[in-house]
Amino acid sequence: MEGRSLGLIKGSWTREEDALLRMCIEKYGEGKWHLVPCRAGLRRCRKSCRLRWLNYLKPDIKRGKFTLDEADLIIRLHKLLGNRQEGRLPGRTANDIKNYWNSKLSKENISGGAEVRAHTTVIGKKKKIYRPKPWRFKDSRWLTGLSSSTTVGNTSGSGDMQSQASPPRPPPQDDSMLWWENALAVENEKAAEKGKSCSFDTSGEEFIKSFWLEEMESVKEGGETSKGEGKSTDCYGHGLSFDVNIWDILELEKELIM
DNA sequence: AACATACCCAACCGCCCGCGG
DNA sequence: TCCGCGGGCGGTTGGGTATGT
Repeated sequence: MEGRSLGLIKGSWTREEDALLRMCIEKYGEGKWHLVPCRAGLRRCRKSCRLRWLNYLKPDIKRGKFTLDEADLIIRLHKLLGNRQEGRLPGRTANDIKNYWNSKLSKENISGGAEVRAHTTVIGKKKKIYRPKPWRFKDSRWLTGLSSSTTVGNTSGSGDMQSQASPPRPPPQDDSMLWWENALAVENEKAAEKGKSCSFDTSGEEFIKSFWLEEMESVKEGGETSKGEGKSTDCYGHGLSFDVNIWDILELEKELIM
């Protein structure tokens, strides 16, 4: 065990150590963690340096409490992907998500859509937001349309989504659309701040549609991709960040439809 | 006010995986 | 093909803080 090597410091990091590590990463970049302690003049093991950087010092890390949107996303991704979803929320570290999941969400015994659907919660002082239902594609045209080449335009990033032919719209099932509207509004705002032209219809339809279409396209492009090694795709261009396995989703949605 | 309990979160540990020699 | 090494992940721990009694 590296941590048991003589002379290595364990425990909380000091500001001085943080500064040394930050300077080192800025100078040499991430990676080569075995060299970092030496380069930075730290008496820490490589793993400790890496964790400190990834979980705390990295510039784009979002700190503070998880929003309801984030919590809901975690639940949904966890249902779809299990623990693999960790680290896939923008700005949140795998450790953050893991801690959050272990300390909060797992205790709620969230095991199925029913619980999620039934769950209501409070944002801010009094406002109630209903958590969304798992997305169901009961209208088969959603699935068949997605898998065919019809109605599919270039959906990447800055999409002129509104002008494209739409698959049939699943009827709103409850106030969950509010949730999507909020989430998408926030993400569009972020994209705007970054100077991106990324913009989605706040109904969520366009976002989800493009997400699915891109997934299907990427699977098609992948060609030989077998189910076992399903293709994962990051959708950072959409503001929201997912790393999903299309086969997992298809399986899950199939179960929901049954 | 003091104590107990619950909760949060940074950090560590052990293991696994992928890659290169 | 095997082996060693580095990177990464999941589980767990422990200290600090918040909340309840």
